[in-house]
Amino acid sequence: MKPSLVSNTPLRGTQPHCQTCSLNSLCLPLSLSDNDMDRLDDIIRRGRPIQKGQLLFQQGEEFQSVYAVRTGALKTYTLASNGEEQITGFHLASELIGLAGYDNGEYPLTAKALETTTVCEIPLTQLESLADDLPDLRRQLMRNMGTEIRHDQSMMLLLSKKNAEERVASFLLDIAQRYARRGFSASHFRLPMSRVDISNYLGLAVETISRVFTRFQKNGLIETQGKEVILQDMDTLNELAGLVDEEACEHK
Amino acid sequence: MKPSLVSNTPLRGTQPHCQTCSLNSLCLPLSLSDNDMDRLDDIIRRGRPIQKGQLLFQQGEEFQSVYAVRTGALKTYTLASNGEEQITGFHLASELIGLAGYDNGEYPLTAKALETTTVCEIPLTQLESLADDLPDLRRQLMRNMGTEIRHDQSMMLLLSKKNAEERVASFLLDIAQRYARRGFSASHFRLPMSRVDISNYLGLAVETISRVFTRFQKNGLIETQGKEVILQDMDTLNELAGLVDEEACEHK
DNA sequence: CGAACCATTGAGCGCTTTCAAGACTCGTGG
DNA sequence: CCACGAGTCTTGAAAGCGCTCAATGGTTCG
Repeated sequence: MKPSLVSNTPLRGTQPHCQTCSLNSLCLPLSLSDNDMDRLDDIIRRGRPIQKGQLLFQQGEEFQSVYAVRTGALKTYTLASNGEEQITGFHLASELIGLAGYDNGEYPLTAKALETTTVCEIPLTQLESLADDLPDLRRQLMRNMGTEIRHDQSMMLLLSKKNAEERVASFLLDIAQRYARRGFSASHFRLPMSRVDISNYLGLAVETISRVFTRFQKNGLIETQGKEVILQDMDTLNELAGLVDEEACEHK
Repeated sequence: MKPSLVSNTPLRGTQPHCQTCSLNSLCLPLSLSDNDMDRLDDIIRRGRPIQKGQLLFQQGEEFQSVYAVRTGALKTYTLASNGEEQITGFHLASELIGLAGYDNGEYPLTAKALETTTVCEIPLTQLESLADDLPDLRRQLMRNMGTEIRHDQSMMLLLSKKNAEERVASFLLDIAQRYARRGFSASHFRLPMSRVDISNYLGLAVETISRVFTRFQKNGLIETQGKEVILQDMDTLNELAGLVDEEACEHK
């Protein structure tokens, strides 16, 4: 690796900025003035990349920062008292994590990198004082928390009412939609997480994930090659994911 | 009904106030000055009681107000595309509901009274402008949302990892704890919701709830009489709820 | 007092899990 | 370069937990 410019971001020659970040319309899509945007930009810390398997923060640690994923992907999970982990979400580029720490001042979950990942760290104290000045920023943070709540509640519905095929279909479509919003293909993508992670997230056994994947392939719904996935029959997947009742699905 | 004092709250002779409300330390436990408290008190609307089965707000409606339960209890639930409902939470006195509407400006769920219930309505626009002035209030709202997220994530763990007995034990202890925080007995209380609601919330069939309740009674863990419940063996219930692994529970 | 709803109990079944074994991937070191 | 091994993924067979179906008793409320 050849020496490059002196920089706070070891692996990049130029310091990235919110103003030029291609994700800024997704990350904190505010209608901030240039001046306000500068102030937000100033408090953001951009550290070195996190390697696969490393932790961004850990359940029980003091809630000090909110993070935005710049590149890569993470999973967040809670630990049961017996040590078992329950994955509560996967986080792709532009998504904010850590806001749940507002509850009682400590992170209620652990965040682990699924691959090499870079994040923007937003220290809480500075975010707070900035939010004191900028009502739009404040509202945006609450909107983000609202989104998180809605996600978790739709997961509750999934875990309590959907069968294995419906869960997997919902999962694939959710990921597809999130990639699409970032300008990537909605039908052809690479899953950053393992089958084990998927099974944990969806409340199923790994073997069940495998079986549903192969069943979907036999029925022409998807095509898979390891972590690569192609969605071929969106309509049927949507029907499955939507938890459609049997009658409506009956072929006669 | 005899005529009483002219008042904004038709069914009460005297207008309640945050300052004198016994729940104020739970509802929005801020360290607000008397003056600030007055301002909050001024924007709160206290309407007539909601009867059992009536809706406080409905999924898809415009997000206009946050509500604090004064007396009674409600359930909130989301509707799947096939019309099935998934209960996402029960809400007892002093608890705030509706904050999830911050996501996209409409309530992501419906709130229905489980019994005759009175609420304090806090109109959003006025709450917002007040929050602009009072950082403490703002932080408290975010803390409430953080609590909601943590609750939903622990439900995800319950729904995805716990068996029927563990779910019911967790549920009973959660309710007990919430009553205890309000000064009521933690071991002897009345469940405001039906078995069907419990089963829906816990992702089980009604029959399973019944069976677990009777099994718990036979084992001396609880005593039930309709909706009345007495928790008799907190230790064992806690063990169950904690998702303790089998070895630790094995009697030899 | 009847109707609607709620709660309980039993029997059998089905979806998913568990257990087990083999195929594949990938990083590492000989 | 290839072999090795650990981890991941897939597939099969069997078992179990909770669901469905069904019937009865209990409760509430007009």
